[in-house]
Amino acid sequence: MATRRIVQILADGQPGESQKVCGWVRTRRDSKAGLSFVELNDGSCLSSLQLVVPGDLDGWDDAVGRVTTGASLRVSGTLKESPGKGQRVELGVESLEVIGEADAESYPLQKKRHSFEFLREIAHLRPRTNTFGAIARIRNALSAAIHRFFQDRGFVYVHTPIITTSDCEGAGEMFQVTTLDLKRLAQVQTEIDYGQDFFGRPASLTVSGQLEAEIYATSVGDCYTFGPTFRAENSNTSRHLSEFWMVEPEMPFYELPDNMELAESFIRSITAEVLERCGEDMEFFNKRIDDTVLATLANITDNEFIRLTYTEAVEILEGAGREWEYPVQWGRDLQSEHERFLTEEHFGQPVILYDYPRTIKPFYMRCNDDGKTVRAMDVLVPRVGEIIGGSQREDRLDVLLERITECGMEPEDYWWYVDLRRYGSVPHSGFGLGFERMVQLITGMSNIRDCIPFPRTPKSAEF
RNA sequence: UCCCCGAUAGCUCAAUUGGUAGAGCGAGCGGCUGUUAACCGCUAGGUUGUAGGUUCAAGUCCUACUCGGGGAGCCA
Repeated sequence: MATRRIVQILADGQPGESQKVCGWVRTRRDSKAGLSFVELNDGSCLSSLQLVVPGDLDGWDDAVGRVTTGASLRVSGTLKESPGKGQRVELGVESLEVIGEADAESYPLQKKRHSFEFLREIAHLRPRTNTFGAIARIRNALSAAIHRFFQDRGFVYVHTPIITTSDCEGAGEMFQVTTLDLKRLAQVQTEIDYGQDFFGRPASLTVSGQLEAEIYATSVGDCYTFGPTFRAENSNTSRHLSEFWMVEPEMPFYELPDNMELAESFIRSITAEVLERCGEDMEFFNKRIDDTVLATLANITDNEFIRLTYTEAVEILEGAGREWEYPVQWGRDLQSEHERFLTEEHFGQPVILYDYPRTIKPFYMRCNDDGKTVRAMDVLVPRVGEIIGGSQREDRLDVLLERITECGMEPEDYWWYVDLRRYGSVPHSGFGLGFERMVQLITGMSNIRDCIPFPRTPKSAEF
């Protein structure tokens, strides 16, 4: 008899059917009258299967003490309609094997609520909890939805490099990659000769696949990357990770309005798909984690995003009639408090801001004719803040060269990037979505460290 | 990196002006029950984050460090 996943049994198992299942014990409740109830979970869904073990089952007297929270079991029996409340069917156990024991004294997961801080310290066991099992399934469904969204539209999935030698991609501190013996070099105290290093020059982990994605956008057409990204910033917040996953589409012949259109339908579409595919898990998040999360997501799928320019946003903020901790002034970057006010209070829904001052944005964004702004856009959502950052790219050779110099960088370091403007240049655009921030938005989890299986943050890289 | 707060039993937290360390949950044992956040009783469990200092006496006061939380900056 083949083993079945619990999600299938709970969905369509019929009384009278013989079933074999494997999984991990969540709880056991004994009835000395001759029964034991065991909640068995196999991770296929949030719900557990209730096992009903008759007290006279062969070998049960010996096994019962080992059927503790966390132990793994293989059982077979007959499905029955459940006379109790809380489940449609239950499994009347006819044979039971304890595969792996879990010592009740030392097993860290107890039959009670744990804090997320504690569970983070046992990241190897936390996916066995309701919350982290659900997050794992949401991440999976969200990944699939992202690929489906782009694949349905003919986008090509491009694998951009993890290791890069562009030492300034414009997005912050980078992790150095080296095979040099730093311990020995420190002892001899010599000047470091990168010619001796693995790549013959300094190398780092990527902070963005955008520049390489532009190469493929201007050859195979609409494309996207979806991979790990690394930032060595000393950021200690609930919205930052040192290693995270980023989705970066890049489209030729797209101007900024096309880019905003795609970003909006992207967010709304993947949100709707996860809501549809992960109903039970989403009910759980709404009940146990954040009772506004389903309403927030419905607001996203049902309404068009607000669009306004940076300049209009500044006017709204100046006229808001409140004291800002940081003053609002055209030409300065908007602060967290400003962005939150716009998306959470003033509009109460996602907002796309565009046309930012060129002085606060990177070199590759296309300059507007006013000479003061660039075609940048940020998508802001309630609670999480900036979830997407993107722009139309500067496609004019002379302007790009000017901007590289203006930003204090060397055009020669970007010779291949500049070449894209020298040969067959086209207007093009793209954006980046922080995958874990999207998971945060969907689940209502307040800390991004709980939205990725093994979080890497400053001073923290266990597991 | 900056500001504020915290670290006490396996977990979540108490402990008056400095005076011998407590509860709930979990665990073990027993009782009861088609149970489902099960219920009732008993028992065990602690170098109070680390290193110094003040004091007759420190969980409590002081200093530094480590880690965690909230906020900020940087960003996705």
